[in-house]
Amino acid sequence: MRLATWNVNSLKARLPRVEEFLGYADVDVLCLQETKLSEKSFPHLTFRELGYESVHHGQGQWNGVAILSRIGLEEVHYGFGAGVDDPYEGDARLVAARCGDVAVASVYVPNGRAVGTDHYERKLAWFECLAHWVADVFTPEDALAIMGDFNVAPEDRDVWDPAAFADSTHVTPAERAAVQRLRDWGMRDAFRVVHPDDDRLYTYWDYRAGDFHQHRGMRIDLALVTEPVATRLTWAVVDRNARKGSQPSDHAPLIIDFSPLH
DNA sequence: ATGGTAGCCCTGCTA
Repeated sequence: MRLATWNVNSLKARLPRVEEFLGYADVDVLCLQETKLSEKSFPHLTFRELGYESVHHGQGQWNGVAILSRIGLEEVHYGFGAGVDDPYEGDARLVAARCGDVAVASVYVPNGRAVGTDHYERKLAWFECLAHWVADVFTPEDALAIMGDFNVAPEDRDVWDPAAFADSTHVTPAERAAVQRLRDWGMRDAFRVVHPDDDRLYTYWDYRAGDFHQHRGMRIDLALVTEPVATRLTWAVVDRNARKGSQPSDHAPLIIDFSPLH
């Protein structure tokens, strides 16, 4: 079983690169973030022709999350659902579905902009909603993968230079605690399960100032998996080649493999 | 050098 997640920074701009990726990566499920598409303009038929069903939670100009699957797509959740006081109400940042015998969520955590701003406080509140939603819908015994752009680097070794991020978002104790809370509930960082000691393997590089070529990146795209998946993990890799070439996203795909659950 | 790029859709905002 192969799952992947990729913040594409506009699916309209990135569709050729996504089609290319589906052609070589051989993924069963692909989570996308930042589609920046309305519901009606999502290219379901293009993906169908490539063998993938798709669900999309979009709003148009910003955000937008999707799941592509060639192993089934059922029990779809769009957002946190009714009765939740979503601090980013109106933003399309969560879609989930059951793909075969694994539950998959595609998440785009708010950026937070700057520490101390209202956006930052609402980012932390959004994480609280996510933790509640996960605990309401699933149990740690379920086979579950929450994949996406978490906009948090879990440890200092997950950024190119911790000193460059002093007083910045993505690395604060509160943001890291929000990710840790999901771990405490029963999830593991799949990349770290496979690569406990490997540093400088990032998923995001700013477009500006030649950051990619200088390898000034951050590991902020994560696959958090419950124990039934974690114990079966065989591989995890960042597809850095997808960050190269013509019109790349500023994020690279993260791919994980695990042996069948049954 | 104290900026830089890319995408939204047109103008400044978002990341």
